[in-house]
Amino acid sequence: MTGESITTPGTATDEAPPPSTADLLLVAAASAFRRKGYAETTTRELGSAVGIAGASLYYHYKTKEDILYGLCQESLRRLTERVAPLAELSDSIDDLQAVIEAHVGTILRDRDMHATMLVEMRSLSDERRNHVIERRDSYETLIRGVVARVQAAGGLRADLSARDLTRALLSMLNWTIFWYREDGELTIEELATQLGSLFLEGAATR
Amino acid sequence: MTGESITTPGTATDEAPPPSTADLLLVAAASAFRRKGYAETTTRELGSAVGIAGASLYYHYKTKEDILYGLCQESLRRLTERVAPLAELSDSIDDLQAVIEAHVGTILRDRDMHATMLVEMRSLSDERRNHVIERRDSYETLIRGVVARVQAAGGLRADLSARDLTRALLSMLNWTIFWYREDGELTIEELATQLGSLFLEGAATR
DNA sequence: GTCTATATTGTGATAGAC
DNA sequence: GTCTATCACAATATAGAC
Repeated sequence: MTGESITTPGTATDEAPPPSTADLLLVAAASAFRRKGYAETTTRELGSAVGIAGASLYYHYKTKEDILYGLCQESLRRLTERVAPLAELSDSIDDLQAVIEAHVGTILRDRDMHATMLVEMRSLSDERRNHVIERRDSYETLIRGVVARVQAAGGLRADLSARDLTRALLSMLNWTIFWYREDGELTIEELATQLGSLFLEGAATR
Repeated sequence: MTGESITTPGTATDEAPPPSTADLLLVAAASAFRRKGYAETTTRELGSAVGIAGASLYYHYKTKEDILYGLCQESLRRLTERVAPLAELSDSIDDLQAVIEAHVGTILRDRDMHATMLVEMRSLSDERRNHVIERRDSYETLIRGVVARVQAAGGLRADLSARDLTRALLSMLNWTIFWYREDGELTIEELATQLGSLFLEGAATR
């Protein structure tokens, strides 16, 4: 897995290397797994999506499950990589808003991959699933740290625990993977701002 | 499908009829579909869960997909049945809070079934999936009606559309199917109250 | 690095006895 | 209503040629 190259190529710079077939397979798999589910997607479909035979996939990956596992790992690597710098030591409402926007932006910009991690995780072997769950829990702990510090600083209400606040927050943010459309009326940034504002200020008039 | 008998039997009254095998199969299927997914669950597992052979299931249902479809239909029937009476004509914050509690209570009390509807819907045939999506959209329209009326009455902020408010609300509520545990520290009622309060009043200190 | 051919296993569903 | 036996097919994965 060559790091960043899984992403859809942006505005190509001069020496952007062409994505490897292995990476193209990851992209195709994320798309198919999110739309149809892991078990419903055949290796032949995955191959066909990148222009090779189904069996040729086994030159790049040992098993179909390896692809799912790779996607889960990469999803959590990116989430942590992008959110952790913002989460460390942050303790203000504005810091939390930034974390919210980074989380939403990350999961929606590579929505196929992150949705696959969040919902197809269950198709992994026990050992691998436990490992992914551990990493996901670590990520949530990161967010809970921010929430707890803002709360300790008096910025968040104290009648709910940091754990409960964090769960409610991530619930609201994560379900967007099921309905957000790039071609809809909201950009990812607008949506993230909305959700942050709603979580912090609430929906009722003041 | 004999209506209420899908539910786990509560404190049995005197003349409670024993659940039919067909209904037991629905319960077992909801549980398995939520834990492992529709495609990953075999007809042999479903039979075994109720003490019959896999093939015997075909006496009660024509296809495996019929069971999934039945669950989706029943999920939406119950949601609508329980929420609609509260939603009609309601226009106050308290009405909305009641709707929130009814929605959360319904999906979490029969979590297997509602989770199956929400996430396994995609495994239905195009025609059936479209029908389920239609009913789900109707249900969301019901909720959006409440939101819009409370908003028009001045109870909800007007800088976001009723549609956006409703989506954010249902996002926060629905993701609970992934993490709520009966044996956890929150009862369903406590959680519903928390989420309602958070959505309406927000997480920030006032 | 990709192909075709195929081994192997598992699955949904049917037939017919009881 | 449930069983056993089985059909028909689809799927993952491997072998070996190119």
